[in-house]
Amino acid sequence: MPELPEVDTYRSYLAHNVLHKTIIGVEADFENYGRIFEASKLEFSSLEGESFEKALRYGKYCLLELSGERVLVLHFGMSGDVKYYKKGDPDPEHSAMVFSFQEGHKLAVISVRKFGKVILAESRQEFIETKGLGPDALSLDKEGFIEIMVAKRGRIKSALMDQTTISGIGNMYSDEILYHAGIKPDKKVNDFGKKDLETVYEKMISVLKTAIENGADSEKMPENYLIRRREAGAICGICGGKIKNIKIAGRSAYFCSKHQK
DNA sequence: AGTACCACCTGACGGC
DNA sequence: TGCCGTCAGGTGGTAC
Repeated sequence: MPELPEVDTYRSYLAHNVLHKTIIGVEADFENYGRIFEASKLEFSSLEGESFEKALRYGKYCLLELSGERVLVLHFGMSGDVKYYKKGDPDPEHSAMVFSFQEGHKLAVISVRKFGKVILAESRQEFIETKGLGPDALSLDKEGFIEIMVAKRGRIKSALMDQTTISGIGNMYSDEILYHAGIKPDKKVNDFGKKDLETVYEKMISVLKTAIENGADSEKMPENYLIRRREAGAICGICGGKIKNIKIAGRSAYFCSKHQK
């Protein structure tokens, strides 16, 4: 379920499969999935004859740049997926949108819980500005990160998850980052020193990169990652302490009660 | 500017 | 086997 690393695996899947292929059909199931579309049936149909030329990622969004000026933007909500398959094979379950390519394959945009979005934007920049997204977590340098965070109040976990502050981090990876940084998720950002922020930044980058390298597959992540044992009462893989679960801003936060302070 | 809560949906899982 | 409550890694809106 897609935070930045998962979306990056979708991006690379799309880059590998659907670029430079002429779109000859666009079917959007407005009857069942109307709420996820931010464009009309007619506007989607206007993609016929174009092709996807570039697959990019910004935060938790996947951007497919078209041969014309526009960009098709996918957001996966909590249950989205994409699948490339042979023409003639059945459409995957929960397909909200299906693109047909001239060369004989199809691309399905899948949405089980109907939480995602399919957006047709004028440009990458227009999209980012319209959504008010903060800088992508992986494009930030240390100075930029610190500058943004010193302006924040509230709790570190919430700050990391705020997409208008930094784009790409969700519930699970915010926990993972703070777990490696040794900082409790409910600690207030304004109590942080520069050193703490540097640590959070370094762990943010290393956790996200490690996750991408492992295809965002929790089973393949290093043994000492929280994701391998994300349940209350589990034993911490770093210090042997006990993993606890609390609610922060309505979200379920997991942390080690011993080494996170 | 934060936070707390509700809403949107479906599926998986545990308890009975 | 089935029914029921609860929970899930997403965002967006409200009211305080």
